[in-house]
Amino acid sequence: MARPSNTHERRMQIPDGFRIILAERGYEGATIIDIARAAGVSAGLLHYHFEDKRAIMVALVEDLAAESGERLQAAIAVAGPEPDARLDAYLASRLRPAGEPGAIALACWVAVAAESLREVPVRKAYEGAILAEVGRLSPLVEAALQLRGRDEAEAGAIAAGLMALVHGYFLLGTASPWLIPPGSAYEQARRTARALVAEVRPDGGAA
Amino acid sequence: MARPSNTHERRMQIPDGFRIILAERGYEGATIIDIARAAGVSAGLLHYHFEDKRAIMVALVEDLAAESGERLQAAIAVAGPEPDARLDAYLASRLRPAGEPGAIALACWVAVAAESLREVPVRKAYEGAILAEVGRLSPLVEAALQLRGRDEAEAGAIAAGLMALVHGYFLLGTASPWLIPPGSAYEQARRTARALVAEVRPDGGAA
Amino acid sequence: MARPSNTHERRMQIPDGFRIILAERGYEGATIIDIARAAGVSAGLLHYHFEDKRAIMVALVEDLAAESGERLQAAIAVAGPEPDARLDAYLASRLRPAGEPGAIALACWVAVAAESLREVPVRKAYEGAILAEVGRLSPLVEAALQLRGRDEAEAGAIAAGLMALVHGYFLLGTASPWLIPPGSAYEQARRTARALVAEVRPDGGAA
Amino acid sequence: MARPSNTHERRMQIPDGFRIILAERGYEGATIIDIARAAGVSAGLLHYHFEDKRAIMVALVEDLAAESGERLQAAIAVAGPEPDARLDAYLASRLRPAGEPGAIALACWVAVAAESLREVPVRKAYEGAILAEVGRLSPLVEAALQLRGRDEAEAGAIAAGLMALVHGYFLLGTASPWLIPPGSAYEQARRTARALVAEVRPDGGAA
DNA sequence: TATGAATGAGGCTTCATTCAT
DNA sequence: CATGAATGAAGCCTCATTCAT
Repeated sequence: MARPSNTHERRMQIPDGFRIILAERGYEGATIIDIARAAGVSAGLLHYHFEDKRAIMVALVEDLAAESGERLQAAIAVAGPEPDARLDAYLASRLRPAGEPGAIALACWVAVAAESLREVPVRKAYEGAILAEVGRLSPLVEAALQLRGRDEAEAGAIAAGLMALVHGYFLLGTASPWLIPPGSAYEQARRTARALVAEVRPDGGAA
Repeated sequence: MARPSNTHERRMQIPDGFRIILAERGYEGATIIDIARAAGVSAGLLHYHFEDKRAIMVALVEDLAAESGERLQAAIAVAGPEPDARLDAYLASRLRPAGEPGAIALACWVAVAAESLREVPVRKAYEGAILAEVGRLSPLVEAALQLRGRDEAEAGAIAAGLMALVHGYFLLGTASPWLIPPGSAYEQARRTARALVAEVRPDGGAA
Repeated sequence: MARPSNTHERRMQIPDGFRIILAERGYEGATIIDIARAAGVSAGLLHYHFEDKRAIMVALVEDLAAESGERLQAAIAVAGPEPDARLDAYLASRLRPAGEPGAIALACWVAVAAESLREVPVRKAYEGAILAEVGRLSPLVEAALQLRGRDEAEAGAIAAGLMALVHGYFLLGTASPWLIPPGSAYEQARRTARALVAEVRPDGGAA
Repeated sequence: MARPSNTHERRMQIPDGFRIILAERGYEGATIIDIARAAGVSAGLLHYHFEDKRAIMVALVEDLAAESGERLQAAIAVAGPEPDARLDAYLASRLRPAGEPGAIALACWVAVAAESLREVPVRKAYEGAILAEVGRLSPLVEAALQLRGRDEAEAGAIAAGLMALVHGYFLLGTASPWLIPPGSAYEQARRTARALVAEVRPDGGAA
């Protein structure tokens, strides 16, 4: 007689509504009522499924991170075994967002970063996402370095640098779209990645 | 007759208080009372000197941008005429913040970026700051390209890329300090800049 | 499932509380907390049911107008078909307020009038109420004129004049009760109405 | 060496500024800063010359009353000795306001009436003004009654009624200008006054 | 007399969260 | 599971009033 539980669907549905509001109004600007409406549920139900607003944020970060991972897997699979092509695939999966949803996810990351300054649980989730990303990116960088016979010790720093570049493009691209023409971010990031994995001499030349 | 106006000092003092609170609590987390206390004035006086909270934010962005410019000027003056040294000076002035104040300014930039997604006046101020920064950085990049006999047409994209890198480091460094060890951001950014201004062949090698 | 909506009752209850406070403290003097307390609800709930304080004022004007109409209908029904008796009934229903509630409504009308000078939505509501009142009064005046074989063209101006008289008594009676002894307003208004519907010659005599 | 006192001028100047603001924004809507600006002085000076905001209101009521009296004196002087003409002069001096200033004074009276519900000192001043007005109007009514050989005992009630009519026209005319076409108030009031001073029989006819 | 910076109380409103149904 | 009415704690902002100069 009990109605079948749909808790699982709700836990997907609510962060999905949240991300739309978060992208356009920021964390504080996103009211529970707004989120609930975007998710197609009532305000009360939000608190039935989530402890509080912050918990929705955390769930969203996890969703975003998972999506990121999946998108990367897919891109890499398509890219084939070439290390450089795989690196390109990473950058493309980040900097060539697939239309509206991509742009929303991007704005969400910025909001998440800002909120992570204030809320420990959000920071934890954000750090987890970044850690996972570094974990996925580092092997790609290592392979590219290996290809050129370079020491792989630098892979971590290079991976972190590439992520910084990517997130920086998120920031600037979102706040000042005119500064970063569409497509330009990807092209420039690709060139940067190539330059970094090529052996670079202190004088600015390359081997 | 009448108390001598100190309006000008207040307009400096209040954003100065604001930045401390903003850095540690974010825009929404920074209450008027907090800001006033940090600035050493009453809440009412904030609204005597500034239209509203947002206006303080805008004033802060302008202050931060002005400081950035000054710090860069100083760094460049010390660096001398060498193009590469000047580029290094730029990166150092951004990524080697001078202790506490530097870290605060950095967190402020992140908060500003996030807020600029929501508030048009903040976005305008932020865009102004970025534009000014690009204007300062581009000539440095051009000189470095010129030194190597390369086409200067790419200077804009490279400058934007470097700024993205810098702001990305702000973001990640603030949210996940452990990912970016102190000093590492600067070193890696320096290497990246060198790689970008060196002529890079599409195959990832260098001339 | 879900608590049964009592929104409708609240929309009655809140203006009912408001009128008490409005009468004794005026619009600005009536704080949201006061109003809420008088209505027996919380301050937050006021804004759940009404956009803002002004909206409560508007709702109150509508309530007052509706009551006025009903009281007039009742009075006329009792008065019977005689035109003069019906006119008297109108004046009595306005100028012989039924005790406390009547006095409160009267003070509210004064506050409404004053506020309508400043707030457009309040003015609209007030104008609507006045228009309705003129609509109800004019036919009574017409009938009285007809009875005496006079041109009904003047009915509008006479009705407006009677309303001005009534509202003027509201004003003076509220502000200076000693000037208008209880009952005196009605008696005098009745005489005035009689004089106006009787044919009056320019020299001040009557046909 | 002491600068000559201009206290007296200031005490005129400030209520004069106040009336403009009061007419367009109401009592609470009129801020000290607004009033000061309209009067061409500073906020501090306002409190040097007046105890508080209420005191300015009281002074304004007195000014308005004095003006009313003067305007009436002038109108009566012009009207000549005829009782009916003098009554007309009263009504004209009230209901045919001389352009902008007249309209402002009128709106002020409404604001004063509303405020007198809340503030005792304002009520006292308002009552004083009304008392003075009745004192000026009653003799005119008495003379008109005398002219017709009627008992003068009713003069008080008739005068009060005429004042109610006048103030009611203020109210309705200010709030709903379309209800009371320009000039119509005066014409109708004049007819009403004539009808009231003519002997009126209970049955609605006239002697 | 005169200024206008400064204060601080208090108002309106928003909003996360709870809870009766 | 679900709703949405209800609460109450803040938050931003306004403004009369004071006071140093």
